[in-house]
Amino acid sequence: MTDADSPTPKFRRRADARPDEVLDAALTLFGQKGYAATSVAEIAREAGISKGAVYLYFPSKQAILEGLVKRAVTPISARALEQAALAHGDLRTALPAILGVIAEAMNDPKVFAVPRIVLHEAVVAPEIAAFYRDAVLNMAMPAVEGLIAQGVARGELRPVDPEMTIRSLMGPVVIHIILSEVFGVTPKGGLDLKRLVDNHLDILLNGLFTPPGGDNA
Amino acid sequence: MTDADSPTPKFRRRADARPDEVLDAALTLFGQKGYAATSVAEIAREAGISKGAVYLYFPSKQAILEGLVKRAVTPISARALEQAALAHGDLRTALPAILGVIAEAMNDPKVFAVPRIVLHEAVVAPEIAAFYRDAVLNMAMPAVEGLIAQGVARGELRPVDPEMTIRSLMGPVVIHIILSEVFGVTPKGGLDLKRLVDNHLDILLNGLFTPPGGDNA
Amino acid sequence: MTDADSPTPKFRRRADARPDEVLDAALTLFGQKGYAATSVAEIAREAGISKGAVYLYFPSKQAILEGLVKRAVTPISARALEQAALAHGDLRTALPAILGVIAEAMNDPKVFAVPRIVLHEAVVAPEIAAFYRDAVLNMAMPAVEGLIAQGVARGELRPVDPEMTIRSLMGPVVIHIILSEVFGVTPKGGLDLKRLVDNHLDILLNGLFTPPGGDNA
Amino acid sequence: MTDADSPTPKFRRRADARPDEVLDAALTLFGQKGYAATSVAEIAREAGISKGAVYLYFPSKQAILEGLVKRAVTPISARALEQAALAHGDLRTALPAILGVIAEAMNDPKVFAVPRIVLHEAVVAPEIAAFYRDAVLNMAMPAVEGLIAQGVARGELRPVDPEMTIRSLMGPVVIHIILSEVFGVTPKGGLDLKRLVDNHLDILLNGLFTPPGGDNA
DNA sequence: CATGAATGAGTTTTCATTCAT
DNA sequence: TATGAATGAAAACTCATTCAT
Repeated sequence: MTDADSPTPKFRRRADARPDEVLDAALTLFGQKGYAATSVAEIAREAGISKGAVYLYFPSKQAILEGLVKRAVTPISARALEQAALAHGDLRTALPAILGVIAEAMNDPKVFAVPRIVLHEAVVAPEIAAFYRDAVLNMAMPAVEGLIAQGVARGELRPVDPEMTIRSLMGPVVIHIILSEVFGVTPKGGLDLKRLVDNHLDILLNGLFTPPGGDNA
Repeated sequence: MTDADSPTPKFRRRADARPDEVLDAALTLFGQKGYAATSVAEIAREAGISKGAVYLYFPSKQAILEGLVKRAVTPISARALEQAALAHGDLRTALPAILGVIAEAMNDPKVFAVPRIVLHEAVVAPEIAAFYRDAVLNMAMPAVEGLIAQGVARGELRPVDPEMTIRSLMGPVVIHIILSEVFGVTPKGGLDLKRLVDNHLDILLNGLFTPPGGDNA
Repeated sequence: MTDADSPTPKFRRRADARPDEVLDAALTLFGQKGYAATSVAEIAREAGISKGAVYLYFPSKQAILEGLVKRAVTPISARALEQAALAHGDLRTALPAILGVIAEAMNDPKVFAVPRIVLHEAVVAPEIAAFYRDAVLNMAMPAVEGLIAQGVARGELRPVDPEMTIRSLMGPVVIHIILSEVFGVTPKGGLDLKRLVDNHLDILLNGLFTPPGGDNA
Repeated sequence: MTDADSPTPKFRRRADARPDEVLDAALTLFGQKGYAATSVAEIAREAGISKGAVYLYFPSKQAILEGLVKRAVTPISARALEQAALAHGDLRTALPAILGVIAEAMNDPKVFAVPRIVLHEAVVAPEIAAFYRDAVLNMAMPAVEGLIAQGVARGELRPVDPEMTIRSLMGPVVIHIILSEVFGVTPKGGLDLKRLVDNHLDILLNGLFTPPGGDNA
């Protein structure tokens, strides 16, 4: 189009929003078809711009993936730190809260899409996995581990190993999502996250086995 | 490579183990670089045969992937069913045994490679995921769920939800492996599966929290 | 070629005639070596573009073949219908005219190439043959058959079978071309189409045999 | 019969018949799918022998094609020459006989298969076409042309051009078969060769047009 | 003689990236 | 800035031919 010198462009060149639109498009498509099976042309089409324009904002297809992870990751680790800082004292209410927040977040496909893509591309692009590890896992996990360690120190928790316990805490939620999203193994009644979290918390609080002596809450 | 110094025989004869050699090569490469990034030519080279020969045994690249999963899957589901049948009565010893066996199995990269690849290709080849679901998950999970349900009925376990509880049981092991294998998040001291399982079992047996009235060790 | 001596422009710009250039190249090569023996790479080279560019205009090699037939076919059936409509009344002049036009057209290798290719690919790509049949034969033949039927009705022609007579009309021209183009059986004196048509018309007008009574024109 | 001294082996090693079986298989498959689309493996399978065995009798795939043509061609040209020699004097009965024989022969798919294949492969293997030309066309056509020339000399035929007239004679039959076999253009009532030949002969004998002075039915 | 496993060149097709406009 | 035509380097797959057995 040669409409270069049009005065008062009714349609602004929203140049600044462009990269985000590209990322939105990529998120959708990578989530649907995977990174390898998504072409740059499709991303461009989905974003409503030309193929060439994509390369104005990202030097390569892989850079889009990195940008995607980067964008998704920043707020997450921030929130995780907040929550950890928030919780002092009562882990009996803090842990359920944390677990609930995480479960609900992961339940949003838009949010789950990023770790899923990272999981997907980790083998082929280890730097993506490394980045995710550094930006998310290594930020959020120590925070929760600290909470657990404090709980142990305070005597609120039994003398468990914090570094392992976080896996006992989070693992069930993660595997529940993976089973459903990746393998289509959904419980009868649907992916009922509350049901999972409630049952899991029940076990964490009261143990799995019936106490020898006998009467639970 | 294990190539003996045979005088370059242009035609080696059917080892009859050929398909398995192709699968071994594919397992290695898929595990290293992912399915999409591995070319049939590379598989052939790794297997020590020509590109064309691969197509003598597998009609397509995807068929190699399927063969891989099939080969890995058959013994696993068989063993899982055995173990479940074996365990009657004392879940206090059966569950730790099952968890230990699974953890140890997953710890072998040769074994973990297949679920990892499946996880990887699930998005792009849902029939692989479906096959794995049908051949492994839907075989093994109900068996363990049955065990849990029996334990509840017998009063050995607290009245938990078996379908959710299996996730509380297995999730920590799975995430521990994923964290390490995929993201390189390994605890100080290495991927110590015994440490994880022991801590997890401790929580399952005794709960996470200090009992209200009580004094634990 | 019409390549100007431009200083090796890596990217020539869309001539907009590109698809036609590809078809021209394909026509030449298919005619020379047949469809199966012509690679897309060769077509691209002949057209002066890259292999990939061919796929910008045609989704597959077969689509090129189809495009070729389509392009050649449209004007032909149109012209045939015109001519049929034109001729009323005097078949003694109309038939020679039609035959002459067809013979001359077929004599142009550019025109004959397409039916030849179709003949060639009919076995392996029946939809090509079907398309040609629907677009050319089923359009043109009924028109001529109608002419013949009218001639019979009007008493201008003897009571012949129009559907068979069109074969007596056209067959000699077609076989003359095939003999020459395909088998290299050319009469002494060259492929003299006028000589063929004149002799054929002579037979049609006067019969092959000497009339019983005796004296011809 | 030279098979005199075979000691009646119940299972003869029909080694001599093998090449013919290969040719039979090839004839079937080439006719069905074309030369290019038929693999040597398929020919071997159809012939009931191994791929390698094919190469015991024919040095290459193309040699099979040549063998096919050679085998089909020899008897044809022989018969044509016989018939031409047979006919002296009365062309009014000889020509219809010849036309009838040829039409009937071509109507047998087994017989038509070879010229069809030749037509098909002529572009890509001109030596096949050349061979067919030399062995069939250049043998049979001059014979018939001679007949025509004699007829003219004798005054039985009008003073036509023999070399062109053979095309007027045969063309309609050939095109009738091609239209039906290749393009699926079959007259209502089926490929009725007698109907075609009768109509064609009627035209040859009596002309197409109503005689000027005359009174036809 | 006969087999069929093995080869590897060659084919079609895709797509990340470039660059003239 | 923005476009999208053009590139060309792979990749999956086929198959005529060879040769150890």
